[in-house]
Amino acid sequence: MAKVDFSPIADTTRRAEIVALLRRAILTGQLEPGQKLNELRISEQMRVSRAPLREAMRELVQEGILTSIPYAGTFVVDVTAKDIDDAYSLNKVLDEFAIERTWPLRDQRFFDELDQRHEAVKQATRNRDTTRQIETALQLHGLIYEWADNSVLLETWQRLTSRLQMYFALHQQARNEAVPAEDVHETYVSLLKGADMRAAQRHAREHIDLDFEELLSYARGLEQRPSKGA
Amino acid sequence: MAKVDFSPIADTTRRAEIVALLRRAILTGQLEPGQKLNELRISEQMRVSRAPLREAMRELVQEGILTSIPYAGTFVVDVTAKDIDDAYSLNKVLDEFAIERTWPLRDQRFFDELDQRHEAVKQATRNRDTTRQIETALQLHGLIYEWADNSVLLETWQRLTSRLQMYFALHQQARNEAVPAEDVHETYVSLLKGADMRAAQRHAREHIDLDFEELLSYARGLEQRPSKGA
DNA sequence: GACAAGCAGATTGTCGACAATCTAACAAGA
DNA sequence: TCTTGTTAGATTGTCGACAATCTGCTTGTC
Repeated sequence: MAKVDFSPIADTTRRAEIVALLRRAILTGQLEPGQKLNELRISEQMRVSRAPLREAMRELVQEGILTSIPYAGTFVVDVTAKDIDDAYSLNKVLDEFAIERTWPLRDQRFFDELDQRHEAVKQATRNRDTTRQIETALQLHGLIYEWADNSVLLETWQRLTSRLQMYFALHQQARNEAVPAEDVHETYVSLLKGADMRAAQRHAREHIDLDFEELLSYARGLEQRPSKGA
Repeated sequence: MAKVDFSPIADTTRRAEIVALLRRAILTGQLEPGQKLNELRISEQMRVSRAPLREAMRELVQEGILTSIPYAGTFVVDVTAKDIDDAYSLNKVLDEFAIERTWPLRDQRFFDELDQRHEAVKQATRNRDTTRQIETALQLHGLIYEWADNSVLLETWQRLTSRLQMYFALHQQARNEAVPAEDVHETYVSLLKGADMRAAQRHAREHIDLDFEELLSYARGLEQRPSKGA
């Protein structure tokens, strides 16, 4: 018998595809915070009935990127400065934990994957593809979570990530300028390859603070304005 | 005008009630891990159509206590020893963080609420109501999360709690014996009232370890047997 | 002019029926 | 005997229509 590793085939239900479409639209900022999602309109655009659409929306509500008010509608979550602050402060704690757990499990495959994801970020940066850059940067950062061998931790981080990605996308969209050309992840990657775990943890915490300050000031600006409706 | 604090009225949709019913059935162990949920049967029992039931199930899937396989069915999540281990190790980290954040925010209202929840646990213990005891103990523990003023942290903990409650319920059900009559929370409460934050963090960590060891050995026992189907 | 009542219109929540898919049992052939 | 093809039954996924609810406007009254 041939030794082939078959991966599970794709979940091919309309619901799953709708979830993916909506999530992407939200995380890239195509759907703005506070915006209402009209079920009839969306279902007609996607050429599906409202049943699978509504089920998909329920999932995204639970995922924390939509919010629902009975008989009023389902909306993209509003982004407050406090939300960002909360997410980031928790992220610091989780980062430390993830690095601690991943540390003894690092092997050649880990380093290879690390380089690969780092390369993906650099390529997106070269191509000036900001959306993809955010995506790849978060994937690079997510490796320590995937490697930590703790399913609950990973799940928690993925939920956090959704929001962070949304925040970053909004930020990028708002300032509407080219992303930093220099590679800010260089040190992070090399520290993860090194021998000093504390140093890696410290850097993760400080590196995060950098982007964070900028993001926060942006969010504080949003605070003043009313959120945009449908 | 009278100064009354009106709380928001109940979300009166079938879906919300179904979610509550199902969640309770799962967390109290009435629905066993691995068991399949037959949509038609449940919808007939509840006298609702499958639409709101399915939407409710989608929410619980995302909440992490159900799992769904397209065209095959929706099942109560299986409990593995590793899951429990993962949840607990993350819980320790979160506890430390929550205590740190709550610490400077403690006030009279906090202490009152602490006593009140502590009292609820003691009463449930006196009444030999194991289900209620688990519920109240987790609510007592949850106070530091509610007080930490970090919505993302609170949300994360609530997700974790669902599982923990499920694990504890299974455990209680399995050993089918009276719960410890002595009050293990006494020290925890007094430490939270005290002045030594580190001591409170340390105790939270160690107190958790106690129950944990027992729970883990129970879960390891489950590991061997196949999960029960519908 | 201010305000309450009532009436469309639009939107969400729910229902019952149909289509797509899976499972298990059985038959046919190598 | 083992494998493969077929079929019937059950269950999940999806659809279109109806009911319940909300929102904004209009109307009438003071």
